[in-house]
Amino acid sequence: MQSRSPAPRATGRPRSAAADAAILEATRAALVELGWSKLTLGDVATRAGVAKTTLYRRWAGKNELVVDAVAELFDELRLPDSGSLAADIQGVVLQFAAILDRPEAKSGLMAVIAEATRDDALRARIRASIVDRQKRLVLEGRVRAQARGELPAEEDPVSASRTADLIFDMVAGAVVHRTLVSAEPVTEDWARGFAQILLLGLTGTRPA
Amino acid sequence: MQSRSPAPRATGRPRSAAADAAILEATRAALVELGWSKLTLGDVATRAGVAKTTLYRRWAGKNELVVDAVAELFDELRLPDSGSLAADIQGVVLQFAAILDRPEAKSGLMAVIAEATRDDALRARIRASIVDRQKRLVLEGRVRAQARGELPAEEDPVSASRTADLIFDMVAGAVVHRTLVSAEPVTEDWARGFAQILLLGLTGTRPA
Amino acid sequence: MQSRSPAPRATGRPRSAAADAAILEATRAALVELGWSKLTLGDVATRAGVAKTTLYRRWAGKNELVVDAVAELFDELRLPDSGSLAADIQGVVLQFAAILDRPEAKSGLMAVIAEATRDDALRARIRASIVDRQKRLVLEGRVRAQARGELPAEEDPVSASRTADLIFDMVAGAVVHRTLVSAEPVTEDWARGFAQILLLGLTGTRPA
Amino acid sequence: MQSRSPAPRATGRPRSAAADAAILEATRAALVELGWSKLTLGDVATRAGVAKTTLYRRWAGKNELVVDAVAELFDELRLPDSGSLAADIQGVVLQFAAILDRPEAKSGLMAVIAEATRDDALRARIRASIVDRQKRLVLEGRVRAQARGELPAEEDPVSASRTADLIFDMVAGAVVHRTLVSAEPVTEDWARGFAQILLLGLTGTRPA
DNA sequence: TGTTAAACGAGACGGTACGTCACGTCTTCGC
DNA sequence: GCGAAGACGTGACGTACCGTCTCGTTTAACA
Repeated sequence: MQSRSPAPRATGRPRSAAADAAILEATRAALVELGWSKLTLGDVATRAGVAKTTLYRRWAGKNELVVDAVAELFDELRLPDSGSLAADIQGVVLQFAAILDRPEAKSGLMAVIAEATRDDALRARIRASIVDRQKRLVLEGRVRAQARGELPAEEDPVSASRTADLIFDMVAGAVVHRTLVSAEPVTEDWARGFAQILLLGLTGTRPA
Repeated sequence: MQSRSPAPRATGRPRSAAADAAILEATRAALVELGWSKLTLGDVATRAGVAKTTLYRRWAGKNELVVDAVAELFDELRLPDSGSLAADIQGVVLQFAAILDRPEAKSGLMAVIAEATRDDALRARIRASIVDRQKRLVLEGRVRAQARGELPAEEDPVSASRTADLIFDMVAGAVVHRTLVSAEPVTEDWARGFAQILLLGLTGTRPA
Repeated sequence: MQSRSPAPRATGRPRSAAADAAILEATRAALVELGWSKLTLGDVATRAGVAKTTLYRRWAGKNELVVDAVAELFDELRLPDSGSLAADIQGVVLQFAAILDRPEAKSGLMAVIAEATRDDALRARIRASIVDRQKRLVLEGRVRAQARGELPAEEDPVSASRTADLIFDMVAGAVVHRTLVSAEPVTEDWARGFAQILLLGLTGTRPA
Repeated sequence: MQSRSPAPRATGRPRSAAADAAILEATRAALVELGWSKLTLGDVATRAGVAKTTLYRRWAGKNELVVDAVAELFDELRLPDSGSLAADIQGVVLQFAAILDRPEAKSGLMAVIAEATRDDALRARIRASIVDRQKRLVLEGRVRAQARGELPAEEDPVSASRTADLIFDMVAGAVVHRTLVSAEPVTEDWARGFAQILLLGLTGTRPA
């Protein structure tokens, strides 16, 4: 999760584990209060009760720090077992929207994505820490739907993976766009409508 | 489009019209070379051959300036008349992806969206300058598809508008997510796959 | 302050002369409120109800303007005829101190003198407008004292002039230093003490 | 002499002592080349090989910095032991004039005095750093003259102090006025003439 | 149990950019 | 055709953070 420790130190005082947690927590608090652009590392250090040097020893800069601080937020996403694929999708969409609605996620996530457009290492870090981590939800959902007989078994694994990516982009993209760009709330109705279109688009079958 | 002139000045030397264009162009050039976070207003002013004060006289800050500079990029979007709704959607998706792939759009757009999460005035500016401006494409597309008989006539105008918004979020969201977050290219195949799912989701009819 | 004459002449330039006075008066007012370093020509122009261009047409800059504005203050100095040289000196010292105590004089005079250390034209302007103009007081005083028999007639005109200059430096210097550097008030006692020392130093005679 | 550190810091990196000296030296160099009004703190910092922030950490602004830079110049003043009070006065006057003739003194001293007319803290700083520091010369001179029998012993300490102040104003004032306002050189003749008048004025006795 | 080497807090350092202000010049238009 | 209004290029201001660099001080693992 955090900045690489190049070699597991043999001697000397070990790094404080508590400091890491305090810094990430302070980062989220600062994101809530100040937003990305006014967040300063000096301020985060002060909030965490830690010296600026300690912070720089562990993270390379603001971007890396915020990615780690935000990534933790998405780990609480769970695929609900609601009995039908449509309801499962709707459930995940609502959970995702709820997280995205928290100011520490909003403010930080889009900013690091923006930065990542010019920084390959940062983009890789985002994918590893956030995106790929949550793609599990799409895979789990498919397995479950296939078990229920809502989706046919995949034959070609390549095309299966490609479709999974497409679905992920569609789900995540729509929610992000609705929340951050259109700045409209993701209501139950909206989520149901979205899930219907997606499901019908995938199977040609209108859910019950 | 640009910073409002609160009163159409009657007296004094009028503002240089050329300066506005030069500044916006310089802003885009700086976005290409430096990206959002390293772009400085001083540098933009220098590139535009303009004093920093002139720039500040017209825009309140980096955010406002970049919104205006980026907004112009999206005005070249055109709804292609390809004969079928599926092809029209695919065409718009590809155009949109092509614009988003340009570094001046990538780098700037996401950053101002991130900033807008904490700044209502900025969000309003983005909606007015970019989002609502392009929503026309969805509306045109629907009218044309209805004329072709591909979509039924809408009866309830409220639900029609709601559906249009949903479609807009889905299209824009998926392309943005694919391009910026997943950082994968929007190929013709991808666009065709997306258009198929969307269309099937909307009509229950698989395109020819 | 500015000339709002109810029936202004339509022809000629009735305003030009008034503008000069208004500007100098505004300069003094600004010196009182803001002091030299915070005085701006834009502000003076506004106070005088005049455009900045008008001001620049008549004065080369802040220095020149302030010299003229301050010079007028010293023209009210008069050599009192108090019956004795000692009393005359004391009277002039007190008058001079009273003028120097006014904020528009204090703040402006020393500043232009400071500037003049690097600007020969400015120094010349100060000498012509202020210093040499007031040297008349020393000369008048000497003539009057000689008429009264308090001072012997001068024989060598060169040494006479040299002595006059020395006296002028001593009087003006002591008052300026007392007022501005030591920042102590020039009281009647102080002025009497000073006059006594000076007179005794010049004549070897203690005044009655 | 310099910006007081309110507490002798116990922790953190200590301030560079070399920086202080470099800054003051650079300030004097800049005064020589540019004069007060064109001296900028950014330029001083560059000359001193120091960041602007370092400079601002130690001095509140241009005024305070220049006071300290100039004050050091006057520390080299020494009361010569020439055998007679008249010669001692003449010697100090010449030394003082020599310092005042240096452009870094001229240009800076009068400017800060001008500023001090509107800034009590600055005036206090000037008095502490420059004026009171040099008043020692008057006191030393009197003690020595009394030892020689040239001046009577003082009885009333209050009037003694008042007289010392008056003498200081007269000496410093005359030299400053001669040098900066009249802009005439302080020659040996002038200094002798001045010392004679002063001494005669004080004692009623013409020096040998 | 004492040594020792890294981590720690504090904060000064050289930098860069900020957004503002005043400068002195230049248009433009109205009286 | 002068003068008010005000935009312009220029350049310094003083501030805020950056990321790095000393300092003197813990502190845990090792010897």
